[in-house]
Amino acid sequence: MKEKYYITTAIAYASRKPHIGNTYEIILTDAIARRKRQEGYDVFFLTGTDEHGQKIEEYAKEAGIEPKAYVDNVASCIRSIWDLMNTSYSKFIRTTDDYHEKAVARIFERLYKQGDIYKTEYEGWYCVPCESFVTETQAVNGVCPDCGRPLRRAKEEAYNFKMSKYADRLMKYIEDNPDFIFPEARKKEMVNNFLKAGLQDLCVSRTSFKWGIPVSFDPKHVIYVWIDALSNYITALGYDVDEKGELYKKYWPADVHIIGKDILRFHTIYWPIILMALGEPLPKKVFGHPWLLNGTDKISKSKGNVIYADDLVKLFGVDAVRHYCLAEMPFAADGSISYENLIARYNADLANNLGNLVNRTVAMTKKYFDGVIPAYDKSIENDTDRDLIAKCGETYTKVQEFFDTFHIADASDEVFGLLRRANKYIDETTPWVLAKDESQKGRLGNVLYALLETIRIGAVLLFPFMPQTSEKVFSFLGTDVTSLESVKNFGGLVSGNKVGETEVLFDRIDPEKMLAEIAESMPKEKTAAKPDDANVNEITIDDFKNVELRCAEIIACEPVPKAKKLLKIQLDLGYEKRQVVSGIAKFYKPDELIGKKVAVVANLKPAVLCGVESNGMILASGEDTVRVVFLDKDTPLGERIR
RNA sequence: CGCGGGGUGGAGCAGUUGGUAGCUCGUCGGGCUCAUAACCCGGAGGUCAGGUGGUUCAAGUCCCCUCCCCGCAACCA
Repeated sequence: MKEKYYITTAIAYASRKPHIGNTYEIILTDAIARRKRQEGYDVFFLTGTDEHGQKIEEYAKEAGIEPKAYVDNVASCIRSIWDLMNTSYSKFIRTTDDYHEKAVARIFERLYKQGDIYKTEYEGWYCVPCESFVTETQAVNGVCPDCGRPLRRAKEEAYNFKMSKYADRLMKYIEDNPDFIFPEARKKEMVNNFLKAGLQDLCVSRTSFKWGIPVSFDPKHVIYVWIDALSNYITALGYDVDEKGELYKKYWPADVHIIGKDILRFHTIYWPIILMALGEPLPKKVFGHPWLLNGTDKISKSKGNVIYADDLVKLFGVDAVRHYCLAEMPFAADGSISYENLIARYNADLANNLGNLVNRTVAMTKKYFDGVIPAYDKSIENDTDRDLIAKCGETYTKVQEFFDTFHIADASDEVFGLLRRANKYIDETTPWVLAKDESQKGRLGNVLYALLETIRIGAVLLFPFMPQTSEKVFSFLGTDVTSLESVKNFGGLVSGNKVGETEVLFDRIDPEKMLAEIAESMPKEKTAAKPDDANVNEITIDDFKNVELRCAEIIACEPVPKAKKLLKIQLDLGYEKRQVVSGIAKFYKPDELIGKKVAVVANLKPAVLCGVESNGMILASGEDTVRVVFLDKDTPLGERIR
């Protein structure tokens, strides 16, 4: 009986087409899943989509369609990219799947009945037309930040989960299972920032939107994302409160959840606690992988630097994209993607090292042995042969170690190191010289056998990374000996068989030519993308007049202690002086601001930030890079800006 | 003093329990011709962020201080 292995990705949020950074996760998980299958595990590999929530509700509204129609669309787009990337998931779950919704509703019900979820009231500022609560700090002037209409005090019912009740047990679990949160540094973040600080109860329902799974006994509430989305890992296996499906009995607990580092908190704190409350075992490991960035920037639509997997596939092919993602990503630090690097890696690893090695070796086999795989004569084996063979064994071992510790890029590197060694072996043994001397036929046979076998070993080890490429290599070699087991020891390739037809595995790319083509095909992104994020409503001139903007001069400025982003700024409005706090410390030094004139929102409700009072707001633009709106130096102090 | 991770030849990274600094790419020179202008060899290039700090026979590797970067958290009004 095979040992089971249950591996999952996070479910992708079905709001937009996923970019290459999102796609990285499924590729990574697929590589691990494929490897585990090679190792003989009975693997269940789950992925899917998270399809509820306010954002999706809004996007659907914008698109003028029902949320379900919207997510059907996006989910199929996501799935088609997963398929395009040749990922071997066992099941694709959607949180709108009927069985999932039912199971989640019952999970909620059960947690409520046993007292882990309790009803509470939330009081705050509420905007009736927008049907939404506004945080205390957003409630500027008692006016809704979205629509500008007056807010009123309101109470909202909500369901909270008693997280604190399980904190000690979770702490103990983390201590008893040092590998649970991975990598190590992430564990410290979770423990120090949340567990040691004391867990807050978590709000697990919403009434502010409808697109979700209703609370069965209180249908004006919708189950919020945590319980809904996280439960996918068990509902996909047929878990339900009263009856656990066969798959569940077989595969749960998960051996590993592969997730982005950004959602580690939900998977290492809330999810285990939910499971504890349900009386179910916890996952064995949660691996928070780093991000794939575009250059040094996070990939995002608003930055206009989005790269999609399918576009890359058109240029480079599926396996080249897989290889890049897997080989380029460091274990813990963020990796980056660029066309330049992708081309460089493609040429170096795939075309020059792997592709050319396969090509030249098979070509020689055809030329010198009529395509028949020669026998390996151990009696004339020399040190050069032994060295290569030793390298094969070493590679096998190291790849295993690297996979066991999730160092996937290192595992990949290891195999390419073997291929490099094989290329060198050709130079060392000079088969074209041996071929000229009939008495060296035996040596030549050994050399070619050793090369073909090394290539086979490499292809087997590369299978989790580049399945299609490996299959091609197997067919070039005319071999069906492709198990991981067959590669443990040198010599699995059967002599006497004929090699197959070959083709160029990876065409060399001319970097300049391709980069020029890419630049050509790029839409002229110089013009800003049309904003699609804001809930921008039309306002009247009177609405605008509610905002009192005035010219002020910065007369003093200093950093706020203990705050990284805040500057404490003294302003002169002409008719009065006042202090504001602004989150621009990262972009401006205090000295360079003094004497500058800025636009200030003068009638903003005071707030306290990091213990410092702020009476107004300086206008600035930008999200990741903030630019203050400076006024002309001749603008009179205190002048109203319209 | 919130918690944590880093700063290593042009780029991206390794450097385990301290013992003459490695890998891939790039670059320069050479070799070979089986092969996809590829492959192989060699050279140049690093005071391992700084403290002309401490421990040691010996420190990139341990300790202390400073500077800078990055995560998480907290305030981007």
